[in-house]
Amino acid sequence: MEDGLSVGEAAAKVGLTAYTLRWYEQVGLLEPIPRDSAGRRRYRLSDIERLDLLTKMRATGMPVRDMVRYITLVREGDATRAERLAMMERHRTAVLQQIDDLQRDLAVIDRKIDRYRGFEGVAGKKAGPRRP
Amino acid sequence: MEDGLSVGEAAAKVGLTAYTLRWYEQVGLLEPIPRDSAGRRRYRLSDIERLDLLTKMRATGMPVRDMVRYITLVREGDATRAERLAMMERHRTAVLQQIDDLQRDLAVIDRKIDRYRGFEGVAGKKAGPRRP
DNA sequence: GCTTGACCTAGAGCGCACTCGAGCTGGAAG
DNA sequence: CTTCCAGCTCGAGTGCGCTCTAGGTCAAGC
Repeated sequence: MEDGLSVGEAAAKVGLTAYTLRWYEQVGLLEPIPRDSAGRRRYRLSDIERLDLLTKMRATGMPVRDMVRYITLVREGDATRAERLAMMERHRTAVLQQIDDLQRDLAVIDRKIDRYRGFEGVAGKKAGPRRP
Repeated sequence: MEDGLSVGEAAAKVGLTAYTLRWYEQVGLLEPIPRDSAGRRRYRLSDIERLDLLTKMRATGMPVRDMVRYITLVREGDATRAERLAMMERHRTAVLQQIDDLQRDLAVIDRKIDRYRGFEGVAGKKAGPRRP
């Protein structure tokens, strides 16, 4: 039991694939992951924590490009805190917007469902125009 | 002023591009759009209405493949009402789940923002481990 | 009558975010 | 020892949902 998780374990833990984890590292979302004596990656807690945040950012629709930008800022140190905060605040707003849009669009779907249910079991509408 | 909208007008109205409208027709999301004397598409109200629904379905994350399936059912007539209803209900559930997930993930982003704000203007943390 | 601009078709191309194939290595279990 | 599995690298491939190019037609405005 060495310390840290293998790529497979880490992948399982954060809900991504091993492929994706290696790719995230390659594109600069993760720091180069330390290797064991055989050259295999060992993910530390800090790597997993970063991944936890990254997955939330992705899941809320942040493009990988922007996440890379964010991580670049992280690497640049404290001087970029304000910019990172701003990024996150902008993203937060975008997510709220997204939720709002979803709710609005869902209302349309709901009305459609109501209409389907309203006609359920009713005979009529033989040759009337079919509404999607 | 002929009746119906040109592809450009229809696109503008539903918030898609003319390219996309033609492509939607090609993949079977729209019925073949009637043409004017010069062979140009004229979108009727019913086409626009269908597009309005389709855009909501897309915007809530339904894959085009499923939308095509849905429209196929529409074309098959009343016999498929139940299946269409079921599709919509399943999709509705998926959207609710999506909103839920977004809210959960947003909470993580929010905590991150709080931490950034908590340290705002504070000097310390010279050489401490940088947290993303 | 000419130009302009929107439209037409068929098919190619693109951006994104992974995902996988091929060929190899190395530690662990029977 | 051999078999096996997980991991390694590099580069290519995939699926989705558009988006654009090329080469042409047509009708309206100057």
